[in-house]
Amino acid sequence: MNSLTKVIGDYIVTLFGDSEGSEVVLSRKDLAQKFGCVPSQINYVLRSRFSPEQGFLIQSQRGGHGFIRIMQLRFADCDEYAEHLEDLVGNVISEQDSRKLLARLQERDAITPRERLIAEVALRNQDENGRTLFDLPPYKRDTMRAELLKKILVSLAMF
Amino acid sequence: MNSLTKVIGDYIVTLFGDSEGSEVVLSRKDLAQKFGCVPSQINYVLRSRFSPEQGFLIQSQRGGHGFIRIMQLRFADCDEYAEHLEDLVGNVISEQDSRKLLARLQERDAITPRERLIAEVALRNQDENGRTLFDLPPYKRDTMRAELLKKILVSLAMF
DNA sequence: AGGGCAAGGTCAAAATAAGTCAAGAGAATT
DNA sequence: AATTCTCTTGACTTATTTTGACCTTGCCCT
Repeated sequence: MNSLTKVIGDYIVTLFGDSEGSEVVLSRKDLAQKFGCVPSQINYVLRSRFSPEQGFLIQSQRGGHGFIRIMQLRFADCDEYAEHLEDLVGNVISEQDSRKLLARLQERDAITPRERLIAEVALRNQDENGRTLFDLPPYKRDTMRAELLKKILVSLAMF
Repeated sequence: MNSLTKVIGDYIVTLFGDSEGSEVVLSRKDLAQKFGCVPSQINYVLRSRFSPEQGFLIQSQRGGHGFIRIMQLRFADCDEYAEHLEDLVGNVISEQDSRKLLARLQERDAITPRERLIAEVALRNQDENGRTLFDLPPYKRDTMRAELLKKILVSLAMF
């Protein structure tokens, strides 16, 4: 038994295939009509299947000529690599190791210097907040660091 | 289907491209005529797409020889650009606005889609932690979002 | 100088479309 | 059998665009 959510999700994925580009624009109202559901179900589909963490970016506009644009930044068949990255990071990672990992990825041209910079800024920011704002113990910070780093790397999931 | 507002906005952007300069002069009435809309729609286009926030300044004159002049702002160096970005973000920013800002920067090729993706993942991660782990009130999350976003954008501006 | 006409400006209502949230229903896991 | 996760639904909210009626400004002409 396929849930409607899965059906709609699959349908959207086929749209990517058809349109050669890595971007799809759709109307929430029309899609809902097409599948005979309430419009807000579309939001659920997007939330559960097309999140940034899953390598998609969504832009939308309300009002007249409203739209929902979904950009695909990674291909579905990189799960293996993504898993590898998750293993690489693990559940806990020190600040030093995270830096080393990012440096290595950059050297291999898996990420650009700018991308590495954003990642480092985000990690450092989280770390600082954890220390000064919430007074977290080092271990907690190491797990949170691992989570953020994994999310970032997996979302990119490059070859 | 594009909204008229977008069509007119895009048209004005092409005018900048054609005329090499960083300034464009036009007549509200003629433009409205060209696109078959009421003149006040032009004001809406200007307000929504060519605001100072978005890097444009507008001068206009009424009366017999009325005109509208749109000037594109330029930044002298990256410090100035960084400052502009900090102003754009402000001390507090909603999730929606942060996403819109990132989308706009990407559209203008100030950042790549992948860079935008990392930024969104980092912001969402912080938000989720704030909500579920630390139970922060919305306002606090809005300020923390602004801080992280500023750090990211400024770091890129310097690059 | 004063009046007329030719711009452009403002504001708000109507039309349109998307987002949020929470409650309830259904599936899957333990 | 209970719990937990996922999905469905709908009432309410927010945002954007379009349109038009009315206001302001400034040149030009008598």
